[in-house]
Amino acid sequence: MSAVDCPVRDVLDRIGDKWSTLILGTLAAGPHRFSAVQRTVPDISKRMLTQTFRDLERDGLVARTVFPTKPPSVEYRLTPLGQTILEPLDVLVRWADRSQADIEAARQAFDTAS
Amino acid sequence: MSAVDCPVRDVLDRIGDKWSTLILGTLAAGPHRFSAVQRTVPDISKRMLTQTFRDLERDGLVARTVFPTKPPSVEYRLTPLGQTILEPLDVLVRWADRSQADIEAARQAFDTAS
DNA sequence: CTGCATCCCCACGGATACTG
DNA sequence: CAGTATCCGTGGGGATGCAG
Repeated sequence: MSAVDCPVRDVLDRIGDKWSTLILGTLAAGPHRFSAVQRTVPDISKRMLTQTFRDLERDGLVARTVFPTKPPSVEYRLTPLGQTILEPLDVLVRWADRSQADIEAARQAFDTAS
Repeated sequence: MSAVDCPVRDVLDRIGDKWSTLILGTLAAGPHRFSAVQRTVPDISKRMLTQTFRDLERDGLVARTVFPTKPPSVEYRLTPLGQTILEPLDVLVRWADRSQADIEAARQAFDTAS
């Protein structure tokens, strides 16, 4: 399809997926270990956490560091590139907060009208 | 789950879905008829176009006007609220464009390293 | 503690055909 | 032209168990 090679599509897919933004938001506060993120985002499964981390790492937004302790621990943190996405994300979040009431009102109007 | 009542989640889901942003982008240039949007976004099916329009309308981002011509024609246009989402969207698009090369490089590095 | 593999279900979305 | 209804395949993602 025509959108396959669109760079915006990649970003939208990542932003829009269920967990990426929550993880990025968590890491925005500083580096976290695997299990720390899992505690902060309680509903995510190990499987999806691993997979989302890998996607974020592959895109260069998150860096992964293994500490050869026993048992091993792994730390994830935002890369410089990852830091830069926080601002566009924040713009979106602020829009959502600002528009929340309007959207809710529109929905109720739409639902009662139908 | 804990994120169900999060207003940001609603927005992210809409932004992240396959067609909404393309439609919003089309309507940003002005009102369009159903088939006009379908021509601009070639890969979308009638089914998904209708459904996405309804979602956008329900959230108050898009307004739908039926002209009782024969055969009937329907026009879609951004609402004032819909206009306001263009800017956050644009911030995201500009980030995507700016970071495209970095992301691509990170992916290639990641893929060859594995 | 971290992460991979397997199984499995169900919602998303495409194709097609039909109505006003 | 615009929208609806039905069918159906694919894959996202949850649960669980095993490995390093």
